Amino acid sequence: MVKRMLKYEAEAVDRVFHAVADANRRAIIERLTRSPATVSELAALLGVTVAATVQHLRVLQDSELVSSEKVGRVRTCRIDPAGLHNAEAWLTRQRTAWELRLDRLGAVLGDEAKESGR
Amino acid sequence: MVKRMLKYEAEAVDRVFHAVADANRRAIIERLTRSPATVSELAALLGVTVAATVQHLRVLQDSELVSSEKVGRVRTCRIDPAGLHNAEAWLTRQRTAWELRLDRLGAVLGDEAKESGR
DNA sequence: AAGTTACTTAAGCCAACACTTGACTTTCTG
DNA sequence: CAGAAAGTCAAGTGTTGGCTTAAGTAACTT
Repeated sequence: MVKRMLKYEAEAVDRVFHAVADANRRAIIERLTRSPATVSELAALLGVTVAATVQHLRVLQDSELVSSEKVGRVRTCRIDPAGLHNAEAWLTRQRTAWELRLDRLGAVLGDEAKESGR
Repeated sequence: MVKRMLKYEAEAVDRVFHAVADANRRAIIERLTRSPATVSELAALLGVTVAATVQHLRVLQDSELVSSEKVGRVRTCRIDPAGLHNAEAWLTRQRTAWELRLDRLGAVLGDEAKESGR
């Protein structure tokens, strides 16, 4: 049961990271963070065809990062924060574990610690 | 100049998200979070060939998520937290912006707000 | 009604990916 | 020294990804 939950989570994490690994899809997210936009507007922003944009939007919607609603003939897209949770949780979980470990093993990884800015 | 910096950052973000979008690479990260491991150990964990594992490790090293050192004939891999910064910064930046916007536009997105758990 | 706009869907193209196998190189071990 | 162990490198294979063009459909506009 826990296993099953984790599997589902893994798939969600897969989808979100994959969605966000593409520069054009990140550009869409950044644009929608400012305000909702239509499909054509997003296509113009990316400099690709509307068809390509629709495909990106499908990926973003499947990972619950974007939602959209069609009224009349124009589809308006907006951010849907739901999808971010899993990915962010995973990142944070790893980073927290790393930092704990790094604190404890400071000496072992001391080489890096010497380079101040890193 | 700012533009150039952002471009570099975009490429780094690209690499990290792509690295982390693969379930096997995430499994490597999770394993290394507990302790360093050899290439063979990681291969056994994933159930793929050593060659495939080496390829994953190259991706992880290019995105500065993992570092490794070879002593004798065995290569020991460990976590390198450097690569996480850009990706995490991007995620946090977006999420923060979304939340601000969601607070302001609560009424517009009210449908979702009504569904308590989301 | 005819044309334009906004999107949708399907098909195909080419590059990138995740693997594999097989041929090495290097480093231990008996 | 012979052989096993640990990893490296190169080539090949099947799949997926991002993009295009082309052919729709539905909703405005004139």
